[in-house]
Amino acid sequence: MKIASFNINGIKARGPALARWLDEAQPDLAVLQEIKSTDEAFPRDLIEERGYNLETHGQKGFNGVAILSKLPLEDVTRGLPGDEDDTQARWIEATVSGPSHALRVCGLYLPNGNPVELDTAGQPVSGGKYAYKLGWMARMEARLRELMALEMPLVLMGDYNIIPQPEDAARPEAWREDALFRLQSRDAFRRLLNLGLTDAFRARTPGPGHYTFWDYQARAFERNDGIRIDHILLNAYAADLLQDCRIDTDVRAGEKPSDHVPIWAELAL
DNA sequence: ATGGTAGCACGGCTA
Repeated sequence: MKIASFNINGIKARGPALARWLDEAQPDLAVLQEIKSTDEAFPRDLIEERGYNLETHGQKGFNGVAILSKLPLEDVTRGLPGDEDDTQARWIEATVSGPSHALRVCGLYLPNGNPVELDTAGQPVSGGKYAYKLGWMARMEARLRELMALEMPLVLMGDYNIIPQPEDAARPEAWREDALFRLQSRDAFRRLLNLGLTDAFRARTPGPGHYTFWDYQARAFERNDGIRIDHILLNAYAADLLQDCRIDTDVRAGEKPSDHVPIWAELAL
């Protein structure tokens, strides 16, 4: 079963590029981020006419996530638990039942967190974007602890807005104080991994130069000035089924591309 | 230090 994650940066602008990728890559299941659309305005036909079931969790103008799957999507939930006042659409879950295993899937769009605002003691300013990012990650950790108790294959994939290691950026020094790379962010990401998750891409491909995002500006893609921030994380049940994991870098060279490219994994289920 | 690009939606925020 081929599963994938793709930050499309706006479904209204990305229809042709998304259709091209679906037809070429033929994922069995995919999570999308930054659909930047309400559920009502989402062009469902584009997905459904290709044989996918579709569940969206949208929001007007910003954010928004979705899951599409050839298999039925069961037990769908929307929103990250832990804050009733959080109106940002960044989390969706569903279960698919493969021939030999069921798989719980979380699609996520983790907050960017910039600009980083710190008080005189160096703590994130309450109400600021960086505090929101760290608070969201703490809520994700709490939800992950619940999901780990299910004792079934689990995948959490999406745009994490986290550069895990220096080798995951072409110019790590340029990101040192950025919300995507500063130590507090990477510590929070490592706390997720330390609950027992495997970074599917790094399980198969070591070394620098592998990125999932390149800025639209300054010919960043042509210079391979990128960062690896879209991740597929697996619990041990799912990691034991991992057969392959790759980044579809070529998608960035297509017509009217997203600033992210898809990442996918093949699982034996 | 600034400006460079893109999406949504049509002004300004987000990235």
